[in-house]
Amino acid sequence: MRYHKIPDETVRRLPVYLRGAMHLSQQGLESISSRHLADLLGVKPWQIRKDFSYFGDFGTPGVGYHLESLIKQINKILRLDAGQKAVLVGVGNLGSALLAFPGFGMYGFEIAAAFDVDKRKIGRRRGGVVIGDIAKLRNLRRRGICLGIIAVPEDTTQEVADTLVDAGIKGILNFSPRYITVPKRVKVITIDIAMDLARLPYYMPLS
Amino acid sequence: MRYHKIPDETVRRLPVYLRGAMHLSQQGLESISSRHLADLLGVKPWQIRKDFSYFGDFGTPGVGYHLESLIKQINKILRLDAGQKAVLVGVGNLGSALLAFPGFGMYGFEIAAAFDVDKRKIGRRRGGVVIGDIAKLRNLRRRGICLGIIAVPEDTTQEVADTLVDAGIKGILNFSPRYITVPKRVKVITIDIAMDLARLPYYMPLS
DNA sequence: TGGTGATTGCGCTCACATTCACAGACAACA
DNA sequence: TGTTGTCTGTGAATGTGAGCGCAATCACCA
Repeated sequence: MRYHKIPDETVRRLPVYLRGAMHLSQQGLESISSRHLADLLGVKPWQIRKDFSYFGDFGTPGVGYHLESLIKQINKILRLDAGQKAVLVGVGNLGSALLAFPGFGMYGFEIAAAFDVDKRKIGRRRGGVVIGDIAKLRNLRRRGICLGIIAVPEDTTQEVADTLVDAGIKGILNFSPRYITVPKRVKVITIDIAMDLARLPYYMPLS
Repeated sequence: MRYHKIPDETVRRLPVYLRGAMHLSQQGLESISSRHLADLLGVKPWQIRKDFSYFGDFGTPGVGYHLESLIKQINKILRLDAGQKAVLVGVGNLGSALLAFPGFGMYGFEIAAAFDVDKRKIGRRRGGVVIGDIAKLRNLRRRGICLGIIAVPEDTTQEVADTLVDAGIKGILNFSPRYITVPKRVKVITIDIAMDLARLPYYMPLS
């Protein structure tokens, strides 16, 4: 299957596997079988094997997957080995939480810049970066920043997205519930917290 | 198709449609066609029509969907019409942002209680609720709280989940990256912010 | 009341993803 | 070195959702 197109769902699961692998590696383990990794992550073993099989031979029959090389491989596939830099736009409640969020580091991410419209926030230091004026958001390309995180109110989302695209951003993580239009070359992933909560009651037993 | 099982993907999209419908309704519109709604939300028209067709006749040929009744119907399907109450566990950076988050209200959600382990936070008021001691998290059932939101550090997630289940919670929105084990009757939706960001570089053009 | 234009509802088909089962590969050990 | 048990890799089967086209339906208007 080495020459197939990788299913989107597989790509979506790769970070899950990566996290599990790093977790086990930190505990001093050398290798892990698909069955044990599956138990840890709450997925099925054959799902893991199938997913990995798209990229070639990761594992050793009779033993399992060597954690160190597995981590290295997934990092390479997801292009996390380069140490991606991100820019945050909107330092409100959510934005501040994201700046303080420790989880980005484990994937090699760094929030290298933050911007806001609020004059009172501009110039202040928050989570290691100085908040800049959103009007001066430019030349991110020169600083090697390719990712944008949008955490602004709903009505300015599109405007911010346009600015980010102009500044050379190639991928956007959008926390605003509004659909944004960008050139096809730019990938957008939207996280809508309220919407995820909204489908929870549907699945809950009636009483 | 009225007697079919509803696809999960359709349920996932219903909140999107609901938000779009509410947005348009607030602008004074009466009806919307699938084509226009699709343009607004960035989906395909036939996707909307198919999704709605699972639930019976929502629309009127030649006109479109009547917004007011559409909103009422989706709210009923997702059981949002009852006004769901949620409990937040973990009032750190993310938890605080969630308490201040205005987006829950539009779906009829209310964060009716918040808990933390930190003695310094307990007793304080944050976003309209008094932060309680997590050790005393009980009898949520009596207060009509069915939803739990977990925003605690990774290593205490399972413990908190168990506590919530014991307290009668029927659905959990989990912001921790760890897989949690719960009885089958409890529905868990996990939002892993770092993981969503982690698959972004894969899709970005190489240069 | 009958014609017209717009839009829905839905069966059909295709593409993609999950699940399964098993051949082949490897480690361990006698 | 032969044997045994374990685990991977993957083709084939099954399940699920997206895409599409069109008949049926309705508002509108002369």
